[in-house]
Amino acid sequence: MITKKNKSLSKNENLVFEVIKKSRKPSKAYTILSEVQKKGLKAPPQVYRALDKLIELGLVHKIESQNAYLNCKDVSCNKFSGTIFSICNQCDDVSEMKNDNIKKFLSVIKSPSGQKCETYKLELYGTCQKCKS
Amino acid sequence: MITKKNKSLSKNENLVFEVIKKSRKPSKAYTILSEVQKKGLKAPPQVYRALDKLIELGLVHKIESQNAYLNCKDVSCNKFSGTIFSICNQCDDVSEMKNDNIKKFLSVIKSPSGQKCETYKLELYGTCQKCKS
DNA sequence: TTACAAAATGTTATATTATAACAAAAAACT
DNA sequence: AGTTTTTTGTTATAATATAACATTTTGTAA
Repeated sequence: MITKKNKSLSKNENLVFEVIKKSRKPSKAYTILSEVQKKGLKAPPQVYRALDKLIELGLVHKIESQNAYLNCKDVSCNKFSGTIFSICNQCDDVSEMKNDNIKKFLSVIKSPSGQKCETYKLELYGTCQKCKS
Repeated sequence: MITKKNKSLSKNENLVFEVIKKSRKPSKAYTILSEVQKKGLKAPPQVYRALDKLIELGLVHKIESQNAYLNCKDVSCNKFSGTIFSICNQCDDVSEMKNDNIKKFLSVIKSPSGQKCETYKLELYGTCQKCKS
């Protein structure tokens, strides 16, 4: 089985990945940039290139509604995997969920026009425990 | 039952809505702007304000992965409704789906941290019939 | 019908997110 | 060593979105 662990990262990819991993919350591209500037990187394309690669490897997911990037802890995840995120309306906290039932459910779905679902992004919005209390 | 039909739109909201309705594909904000400029509107905020309102009313949904806006034909849809879109990887075609099973399924889901799902956005990616042939 | 409040519009400027295009350096390969 | 591929560096600019404030229009109630 091929996992993302088999690929070793380049210098810039590592720098960007380290920033994302350190944060429990999704990181914004320009926040990442300002972090890695301390390590010598200068410009947006260096960050976005690294992000593209990390996403392709399944090490990082993009949270579309936030334009932000989150570390993925699931080693079996790659760019073809579907993703599920639980997002708090109030504090914007995001956590990735695994749910095999949803996965199974979605993998057999077809759109009315007959399109089969190859992959998916699901964002679930609610209020987290912390914000409720 | 309260539906979005009960609210009448302002002039700018109507202009923006007309542009979105005319298009089978999701419309980009600045494409909308260039259309409504013919009708006298000048600046981005006028478009984004209208979009916000239309989204709130459930007349329009934002396709997050495309930063684009699509007309919703379901009169019962509002800003609290979950949405499901089937998106073609190749031609970026988008169609909205209704699927009560998914809906039911998601409405009872809780994240590991105990967050209940109030609403959701689901994007399903695949290759549409047209692009397959 | 006038006065007040609320909603909608207009306007300028700027913030935020992302990519194009090309040059140079480093690494991998033969 | 020479060649190809990958990675990095760099400048500029495109694309998306909002802040802040002024003005106009509309709704409402005295």
